[in-house]
Amino acid sequence: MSKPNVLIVEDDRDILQLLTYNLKAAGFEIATCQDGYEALAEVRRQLPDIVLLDLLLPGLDGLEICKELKRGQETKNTPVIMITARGEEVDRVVGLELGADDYVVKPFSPRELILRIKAVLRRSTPHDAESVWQEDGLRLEMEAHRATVDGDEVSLTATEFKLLSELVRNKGKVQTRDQLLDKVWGYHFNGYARTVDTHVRRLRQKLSRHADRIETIRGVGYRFRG
Amino acid sequence: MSKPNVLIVEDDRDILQLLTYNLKAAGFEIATCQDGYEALAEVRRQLPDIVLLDLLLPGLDGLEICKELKRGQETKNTPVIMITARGEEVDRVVGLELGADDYVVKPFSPRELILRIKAVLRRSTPHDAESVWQEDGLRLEMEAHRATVDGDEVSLTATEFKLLSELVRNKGKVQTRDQLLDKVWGYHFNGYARTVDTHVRRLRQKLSRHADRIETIRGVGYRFRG
DNA sequence: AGAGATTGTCATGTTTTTGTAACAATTGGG
DNA sequence: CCCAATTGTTACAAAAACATGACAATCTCT
Repeated sequence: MSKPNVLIVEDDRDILQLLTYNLKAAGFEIATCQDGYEALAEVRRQLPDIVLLDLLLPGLDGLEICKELKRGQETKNTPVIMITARGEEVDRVVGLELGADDYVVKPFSPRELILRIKAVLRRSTPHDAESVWQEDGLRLEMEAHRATVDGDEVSLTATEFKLLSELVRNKGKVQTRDQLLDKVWGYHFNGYARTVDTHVRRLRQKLSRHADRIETIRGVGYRFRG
Repeated sequence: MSKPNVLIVEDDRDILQLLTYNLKAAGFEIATCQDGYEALAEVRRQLPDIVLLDLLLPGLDGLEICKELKRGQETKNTPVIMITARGEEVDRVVGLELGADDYVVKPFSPRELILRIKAVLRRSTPHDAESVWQEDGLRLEMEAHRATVDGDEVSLTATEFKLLSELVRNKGKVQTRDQLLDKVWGYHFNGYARTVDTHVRRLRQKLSRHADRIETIRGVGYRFRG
């Protein structure tokens, strides 16, 4: 990715200007908007690489926008960084119930923000490889978010798809449950490592004939057969 | 790595206690200190696997410690996670000029911290030097966690794989049973040294033609023939 | 609001792994 | 050659790791 497109949604003109200036200097392509409803439309139109979203906005607020984005097929994988003021309910934002990938608290330094943007982009851009992967009757279309087995579509849930992608992407390598949790569920997931097992099981079930391509490496983790 | 050693440098006793409790529960080995100068000495003495560093400290502050650590030959690769309060100059911390690998902002949830620690550890743990080792028909693929003999995969259990890796890594050198127990089973294993024998036997069995490459040095231990 | 889908957790059952013990075989020194 | 120490073999029970099915909570879409 040469110049990542960043959409900034922020109603405070000063902050907006500050951000625009600094992010441009840091090598990002910037688009802005100052209103919640407008924001949704803009994201869908531009499909930016990342969205900076103020929590408090005229029109729809950041939470709603975020939820809405994560709901849409096209925009669900667009990473979002929330901008919150001190004392706002950070917990809910971060909980990932809302799907935000990270957040910063005002007042923040541009530098910190830039680092976070880069980090989020790094994490969420394994989509660099082939957007379509295929092998022996199993096919993954990353962008379409679709999987087919011998031509027949299998409907995977969002989590299942991510998990399978992650396994496939590291085809032939074992990944521990913790690693998978990090990559698929994200940092803010506070749960049980065995959750991975359950999802692997569901995946195998749906993959039918290819079930055994997800190999269990006892005492270590899972590996996609290469 | 069985139990990663974490050194916590934090002057607030409450936070220190909270961290100690939670990290121990998460399976880390914990050491603590509450003063900047002391911290430097402790890191150099213990060479922990990771350091949690409060930004504001009596004595040297976190930034200075971090810089100093990154300067030292022995400590330059020790990952550091900064603990900062909101509103502190986070940018300078993360700027990586200082070498911190990540940071958390108070108040943070122990769970998130643990996940970050694990992520940093994973990133900074060099993947076992050579990730593929091969010699005369015997092949070890570390990342895939796979072993093959003359092209045929032999299924090793997690312990067997670790043991073989350890032997191969120190190819040509004898290792006592105790040494092997430490490295493969971990320090906290309190069992019988003869356990190693059994595993060596199982390994030999599975290695078939290469069985005798694991040599018994009577009265001392085992050695992988080089 | 409500049906259906999704997701994380848990309890249970099954298989694999692992440590140990008992015994056999081997080794090396005297 | 014999003995004692050490190691190899085998078998087994306990523990660990995993698969599976069920369930409740939550989310989604109508």
